[in-house]
Amino acid sequence: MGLTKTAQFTDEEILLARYAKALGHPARIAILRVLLERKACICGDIVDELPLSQSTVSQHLKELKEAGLIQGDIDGKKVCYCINDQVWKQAQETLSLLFQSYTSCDSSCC
Amino acid sequence: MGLTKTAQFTDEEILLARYAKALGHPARIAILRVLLERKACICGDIVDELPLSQSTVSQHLKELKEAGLIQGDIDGKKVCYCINDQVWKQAQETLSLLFQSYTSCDSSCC
DNA sequence: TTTTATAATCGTAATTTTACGATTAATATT
DNA sequence: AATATTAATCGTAAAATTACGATTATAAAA
Repeated sequence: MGLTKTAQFTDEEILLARYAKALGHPARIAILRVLLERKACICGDIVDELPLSQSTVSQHLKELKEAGLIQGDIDGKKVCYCINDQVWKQAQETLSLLFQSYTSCDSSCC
Repeated sequence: MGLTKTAQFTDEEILLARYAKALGHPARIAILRVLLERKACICGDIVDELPLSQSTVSQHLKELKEAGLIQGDIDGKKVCYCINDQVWKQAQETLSLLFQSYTSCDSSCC
């Protein structure tokens, strides 16, 4: 069916999965790296950094935007992208907590 | 086309995306939570904790296994699942570094 | 005002994902 | 040995994802 049965899970599980899913493609990781390595926003020229067509990059940007991880403000004929400070920190925190909740198996394990 | 042009990205980008993608579904987050909240491995009874059919859960488990985040060892008629210590820590580290590489935009921003 | 440049959207196609019932394989249990 | 239990796999269907060329909308530049 391909449709995630979202109703059955907690809000936190859904949110966490949304952030992770947005990060779940090499192109989007690459896009974020470009946004991260410059300290300021990027106006345009993201496409030039990636081995994908303009429309495909635009689609990936849209997904990152929909997950909230980045924002894009219109600035003349270009669009100014940058990391969304709040959401980025929230994603960091939530994912961090998941990973930190792990403690090694005890001796009775596998 | 639906096929990720994986050749064009760095190994690290691909690895990072693979971990994130594995985390990119509420059911898989829920599965991991079950595995995380018990300190030991879980033999069976994962299906009972989730609002999905046995075959669907099995499929999600397979994806987590393929990403390396969990392991499942056969133990009689049950299968013993747990977090893969090494991979878990690697995923934590890699994702953590991505998030940490962010520094707020300077004043010339958007 | 016409042209150029930028980026979103549309249309399309192939692949992957999500989901489930049914079946299968393997091992306990009776 | 026959039966039950557990979990993977198979088959199938619907929806989502990935990708790109073409088109569109907007704004800057000529």
